[in-house]
Amino acid sequence: MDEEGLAALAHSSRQLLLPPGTTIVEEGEPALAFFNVTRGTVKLFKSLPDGRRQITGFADAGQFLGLSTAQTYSFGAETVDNVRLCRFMRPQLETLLTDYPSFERRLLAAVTDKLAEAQEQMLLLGRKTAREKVASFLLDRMKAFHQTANRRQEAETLASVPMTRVDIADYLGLTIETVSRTISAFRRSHLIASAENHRIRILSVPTLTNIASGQKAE
Amino acid sequence: MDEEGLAALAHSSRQLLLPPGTTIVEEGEPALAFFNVTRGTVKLFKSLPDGRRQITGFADAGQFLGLSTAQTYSFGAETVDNVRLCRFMRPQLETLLTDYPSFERRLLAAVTDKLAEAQEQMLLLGRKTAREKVASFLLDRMKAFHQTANRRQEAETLASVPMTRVDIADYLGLTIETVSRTISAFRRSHLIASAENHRIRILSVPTLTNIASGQKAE
DNA sequence: CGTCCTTTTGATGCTCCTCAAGCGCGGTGG
DNA sequence: CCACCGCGCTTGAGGAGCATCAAAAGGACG
Repeated sequence: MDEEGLAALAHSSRQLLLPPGTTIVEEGEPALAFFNVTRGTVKLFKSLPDGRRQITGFADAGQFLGLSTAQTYSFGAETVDNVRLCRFMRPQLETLLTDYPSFERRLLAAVTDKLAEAQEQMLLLGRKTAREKVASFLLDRMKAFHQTANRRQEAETLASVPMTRVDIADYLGLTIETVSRTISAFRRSHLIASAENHRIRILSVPTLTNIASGQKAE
Repeated sequence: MDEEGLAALAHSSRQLLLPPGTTIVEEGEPALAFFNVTRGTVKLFKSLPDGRRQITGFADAGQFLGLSTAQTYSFGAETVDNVRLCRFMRPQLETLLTDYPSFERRLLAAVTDKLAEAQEQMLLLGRKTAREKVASFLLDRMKAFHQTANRRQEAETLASVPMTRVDIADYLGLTIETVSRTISAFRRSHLIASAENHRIRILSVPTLTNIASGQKAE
């Protein structure tokens, strides 16, 4: 993207700093804005009338969220930790798309990637066991940390897990007790170890990878 | 989209007619083409090494499939019934996107819609009971039939279900036995009835809607 | 240092899966 | 023409995995 484009982008956006647990968009409300996360982690979710909730994804720094063709948001979004994000109002976004085709192309690529991610998550939710789900989750968090953090040697096998057990359970389609038990079992088997600051160190990436994909390797 | 655009579109595509059970794209193969379904139904899926399979969606007439930013397809696709589709090779697609911004915009909207659908399906897979899953599925198929078929009065409450029990089970994250039992239970409760030609008539849309969204109304 | 909230651990039960057998229907060949 | 076979669907019995209910332990904060 060219300099001019970036300038226009920055000009039409507004920065927000939000503490943990802040609602960014509410399911069913008019879809007036579009966001880009620049720091922290945001959770996206859908709910049933009786309160059951499914977290459909976590948006880490660099991710977009809030795109919608409908008049209203079909999902809710809330901050997990301290989050900084850029907000684009809808009309400005449309202008940007038209004026900067390269931006539109990048957006199309980003949404396509999100769709592939969603398909992977459907496989997890529909066909994996609790054990496989938690293993997949930890590896995903490790990869996300890779991309976001400065890539120091020691951080290679670290996973950032800023969300609570409730969030993890609602993301994996499990209960908090099952998540807790499974993580404990991994710890007892020395596959992972706790680290400071809501982080988990993965002691055996290959083994966890095998578990995540359903090979029954121990 | 203008006349010229449509002509270019038609020119750069090639029509294919495929019988049921034909592989359209294979998971992991180079992503060389992009498709538009013009008749019939296609299933998209992902698999685990041991053969467990999750169908991530069905593409009915009018839907796109095969978009990928990666070099290879991250999913497989196979025909459910007799399918007619248009194939666009990758380079031609890129040319089209650049030459016809309105086409790119439509594609962005289509992918965004697919993403919203995927999020809805994640809620189903992670948080709904077997009963709720099957009710949701039947209503979705009814809506899909609405959009595709000629809207005669009698077709209002008909659902088109061309796929087998195996496909339904792999779509809902259940086994074929559970799907079969649940459908039988709905039939016994006079919520649905079988119709000719792989169709199901929905006798009480409101009741099924309640079940699908988790209200325990009987 | 006490309170509150999150996490962990334990006991029990239910939903859905697994395994198994029977049914219906269309196609095939004697 | 109809018995036979194969395939998809249905139905049944039993069991496993994860949910539910309950309580204790750990951590963050004033």
